[in-house]
Amino acid sequence: MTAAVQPSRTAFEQPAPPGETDTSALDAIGALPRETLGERVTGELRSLLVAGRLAPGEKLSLRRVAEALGVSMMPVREAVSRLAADGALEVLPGRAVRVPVLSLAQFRELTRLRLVVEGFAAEEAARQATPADIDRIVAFDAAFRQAASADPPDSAAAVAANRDLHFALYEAAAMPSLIEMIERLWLKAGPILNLDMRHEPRRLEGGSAMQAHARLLEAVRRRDAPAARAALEDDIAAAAAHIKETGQLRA
Amino acid sequence: MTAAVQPSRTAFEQPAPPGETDTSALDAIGALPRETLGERVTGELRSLLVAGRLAPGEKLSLRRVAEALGVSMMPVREAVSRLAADGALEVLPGRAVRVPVLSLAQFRELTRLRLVVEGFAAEEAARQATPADIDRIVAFDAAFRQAASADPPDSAAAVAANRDLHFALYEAAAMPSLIEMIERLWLKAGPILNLDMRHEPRRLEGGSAMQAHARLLEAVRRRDAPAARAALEDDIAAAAAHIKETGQLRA
DNA sequence: TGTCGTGATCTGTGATCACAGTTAGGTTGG
DNA sequence: CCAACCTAACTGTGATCACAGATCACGACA
Repeated sequence: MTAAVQPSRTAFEQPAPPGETDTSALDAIGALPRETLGERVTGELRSLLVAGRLAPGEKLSLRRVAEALGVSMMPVREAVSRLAADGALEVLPGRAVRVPVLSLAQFRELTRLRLVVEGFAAEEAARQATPADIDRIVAFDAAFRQAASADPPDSAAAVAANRDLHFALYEAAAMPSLIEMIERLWLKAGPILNLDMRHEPRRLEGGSAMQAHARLLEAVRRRDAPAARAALEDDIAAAAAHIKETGQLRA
Repeated sequence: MTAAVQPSRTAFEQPAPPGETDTSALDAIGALPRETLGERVTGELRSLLVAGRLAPGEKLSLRRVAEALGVSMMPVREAVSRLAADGALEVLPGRAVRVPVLSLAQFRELTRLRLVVEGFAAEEAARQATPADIDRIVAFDAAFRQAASADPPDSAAAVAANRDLHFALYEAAAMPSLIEMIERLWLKAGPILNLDMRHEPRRLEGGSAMQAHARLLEAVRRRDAPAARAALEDDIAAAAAHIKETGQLRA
C-alpha cells in the first residue's frame, strides 16, 4: 500500500484559456513532462537495477511490484516487458520474472563490450567536452572521493556518484544513441557490479577507482583522447577483475 | 497475414531440469518453441523494420496491426512497447505510434556507432570464425550476388541476403550481447537504408557492396582482422554516403 | 522412511472494457 | 469564399477479468 507513484492524475492543473491570443507567458513553460505510468515504473526499476538493489537471481512478481508501487499490474507489465527486451530482466518460460544471473562467459563478454563502447565514448568526450561538462565531472568526482574516503565508506553514495561521474563523461560526447547503448550495458552489469560494491565497500579503500578517475579527468582536461580511453579502460578492468575474484558468477 | 516469422535470434537457453533421470527418448526432443504471442508480433515487426517495409514517418495503429495479424490488441501493445524502448518505434505524446524519421545528425551518429561496433565484430569474427561459419557467409554472399546481378535486380532478396550475410559474420564472433547491440542499430537504421535500396535498386549495380563483401570474405579466410574491419567499414560508409546524397533525412 | 500423486495457490498471458485526449471532417457564421 | 467552431471517430493508457501452466506443500501408498 505504499503510495510511491501517485501524482499522475492531479498533474493536469493547467487551465489553458482557449480564446486567448498567445502571450509571452505561455511558451515560457516548456512542454510539461506528461510521463506515462509505465515509463515511470520503468525508470524506477532501472534505477534499482543499476544501483544493485535488486540482486541477481532475485524473483519479481508483477502483482507484488504493482502493489508495492501503488499502481495496477498493467504499467508493471509494460516496464518488465521493456526491461526483458533489453536483457535487464528475464522471464522464465512458465515461472516468474527474475534478475538474470550472469555466467562467467557472459560477464567477460559484457566487460569486453564495455571496453570497446565506453572507451570510444571516453575518446569522443575528451575531444568534445565543454568547460561546463568538465565542471560537472569534477563535481561528481569530488562526491565520489568524499563517499569513498569516509569512514565507514558510504557505499550507496559512492555507487550513485560513480554512475553520475561516468555518465557525465559520456554525455560530453553528445551522442544520444551511444548513451543508450551504455545504459543498456550498465543495466546488465549493474546488479553484480554494484551489489558487490554495496556489500564490500572495502574495495573502495584500494583507491584504484579514485586513481583512474583522476587520470581520466586530467586526460579530458588536456583533450588527450587516447589517455582518456586508457584511464577508463583501467577503471573498468579493475572493477571487472575484482568481480571475477569474488566468484559470484555462474559456471 | 505474412507468416514470415523468422527464426528468433534471441535463442532462449533452458537450463537442464534438476530432478531429471535421463532416459534416451526424452532428450531427443529439444525444448519445444513455447513462443508467446507478444514475442511473435515483436519478431514480425522487427523483420518488417529491418527490411525497410515500414517507411520512416509511417503511422501504426495498435488496433489495425492487431486486426491485421489476427490477434488481440494486447500482444501488439507489448511488441510496440519493446520496440519503442529500443528506439525502433516512437510513440508521440497523444497521437499515434510511428516509425521514427531520423535527422541527419542522428543518422551520422548511428553510422559512427555502426563503424565502431560492427567493425569490432568483424575483427573478432575474423579471429574466431570456424569453417562452418565461413561456409554460411559464402552461401549468403552468393545469394546476394545473384539477387544484385539479376536484371532487374531482386531488391527484396538482396536486402534479405545482405542482412543474412552480415549477421552470419557477426555470429561468428560468438558474442550474443554484441549481436543484440548490432540488431538494435539495424533496427534504427534499417528503415532508411533498406527502404532506399528497395526503391533504388540501381545502387546495387555499382557493385561497391559486392566488392566490399568479397574483400571482407577474403580477409576472414586469411584471419586478417584489421582487413576485415576495413572492408566492413567501407561497406557501411558507402551505403551511408549514398543515403546522405539522396537527402531523405530530416534537417 | 522415502517417493509419488494431487490439489490449492500463485505465476504471466491474453482479452475485453472504460476513459481522457487528440484529430479530422463537416458545418455554421462572418 | 474563408475561417472558426463543434461534433464524432479514433488514439493509446490503464483496469479488470479469465485462463493455462507451474510451483509448492501436504498426504497417501509402497
